[in-house]
Amino acid sequence: MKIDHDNPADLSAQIAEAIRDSIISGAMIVDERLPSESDLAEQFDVSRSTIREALKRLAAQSLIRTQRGAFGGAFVNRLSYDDAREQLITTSTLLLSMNEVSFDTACEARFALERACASMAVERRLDAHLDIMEREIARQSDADLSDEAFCASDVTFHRALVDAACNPVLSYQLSGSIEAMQPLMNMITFTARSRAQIIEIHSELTEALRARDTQAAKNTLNRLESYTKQLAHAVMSAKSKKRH
Amino acid sequence: MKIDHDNPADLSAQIAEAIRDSIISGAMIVDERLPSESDLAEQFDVSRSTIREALKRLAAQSLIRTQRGAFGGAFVNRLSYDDAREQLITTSTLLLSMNEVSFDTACEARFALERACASMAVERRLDAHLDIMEREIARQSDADLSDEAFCASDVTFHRALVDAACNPVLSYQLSGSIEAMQPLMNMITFTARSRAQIIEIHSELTEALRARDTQAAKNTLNRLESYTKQLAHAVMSAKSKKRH
DNA sequence: GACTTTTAAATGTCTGACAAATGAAAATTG
DNA sequence: CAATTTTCATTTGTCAGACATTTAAAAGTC
Repeated sequence: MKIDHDNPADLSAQIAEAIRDSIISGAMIVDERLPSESDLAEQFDVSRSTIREALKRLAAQSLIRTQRGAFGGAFVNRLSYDDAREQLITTSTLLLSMNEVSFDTACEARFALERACASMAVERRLDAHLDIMEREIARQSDADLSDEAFCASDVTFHRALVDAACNPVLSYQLSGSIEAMQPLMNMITFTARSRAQIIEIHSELTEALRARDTQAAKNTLNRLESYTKQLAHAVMSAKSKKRH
Repeated sequence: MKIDHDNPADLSAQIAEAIRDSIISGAMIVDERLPSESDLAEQFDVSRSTIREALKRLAAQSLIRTQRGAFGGAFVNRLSYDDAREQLITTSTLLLSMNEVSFDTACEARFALERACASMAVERRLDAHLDIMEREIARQSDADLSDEAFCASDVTFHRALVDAACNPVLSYQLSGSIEAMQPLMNMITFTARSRAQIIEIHSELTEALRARDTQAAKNTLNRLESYTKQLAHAVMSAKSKKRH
């Protein structure tokens, strides 16, 4: 394990990459302990601060976890679905907010993926999934609910739909995509009228899943996609009118 | 900007989170310069090393970039599609390798997503996409191609299919999913016979896209999914036989 | 044997220093 | 005056050494 001191790139970045490669390649396995910071400093022939910066980079990606005390140290971390989802959400949210992605593009991607889940969910959904969806529909029907809480409930509803496909990899990918869109959805102020419409579509979707009717589920999702886009367009044109 | 020195969590983690929140919330915009490390140290009332560890955490997530020299410093980074994809691939690859996800589960998720792209790709594909797909089919037909190169070409082929949907958000999500599966695909040693079969399916898929035939495209993807699973099962049972 | 104390090892934090890069400003030169 | 070179202040990158804190094993005690 040697590092190029003449490389213009940061030493800590090079070291982080070297360790990351060992982990990804499988040379280091889950829960294996890395050498202590002092040992690593000696091995790579750099100072302890540099090693620490490298380790912090890896920790930020949930590749390692650290523990203080004797017999503590840095350990290769098992990346959980929740950690992975968390990172996916951060990345996707930033990507959407920083790259002038149009609402329609994001919306289209989201519903394309969600429709892919729908046909699997129709076959595999359990009663537990339907229960969650109905619970959220009930919550959404509360007129006192704030817009933020309405959106949060919407996320929970759709996450249940995705989970109903009973494929954890799909759940991980999709829930990231759905949650990343929440900031965009929050721009839309939901009127009483639009809430009623969305709740109706949610109910229809739940019933399609209950009846295991693939086509109905897809049609309903199409309707929701159009309606969501329509709402967004209304908000945008109202905003641009205000500006004039 | 104050930090709780009594919090058991690392100071650098707390500080990184505080800065990350400013970026995600939009309080700091793209290309905006953060205060210098010394200034941040003073603001948060910690040492410069602690600040540096926090900044390295953010750099590892491509949230900031740093530049040396006068008028250098740390700047909020615009997260590009490529950076985002890179992170998604790392995360997904680790998730699959560390969590005993079955080949079938990963495969199922991948093709579910890819089918979602197919119907959009049928409508929007350009000739350029078909050209790439045909080029890769030609490459795959070369008998001298190594298994690794065959897999790499396979990834390029499917990425072209995904890109044909002409939705960058979808491309970002899907190419991550597809590339993350490559280590699993590499386990399969492709015989001449299975290569011929896959190439045939690829050709069929390209033709379906050319003819803008949605149903044919979906059916072909289903066939590829079954065949991929079948190959993987053959490899696994061969391996377990060897062990006995 | 059960409990307490000690101790060694490791990470977390701080301080102070110097190297290297870099762009602006000042000085120099034609 | 214009172009070039030099100087210089600022900022990140790296290092060395110190001390605080945490932790679990080991030793000691009853």
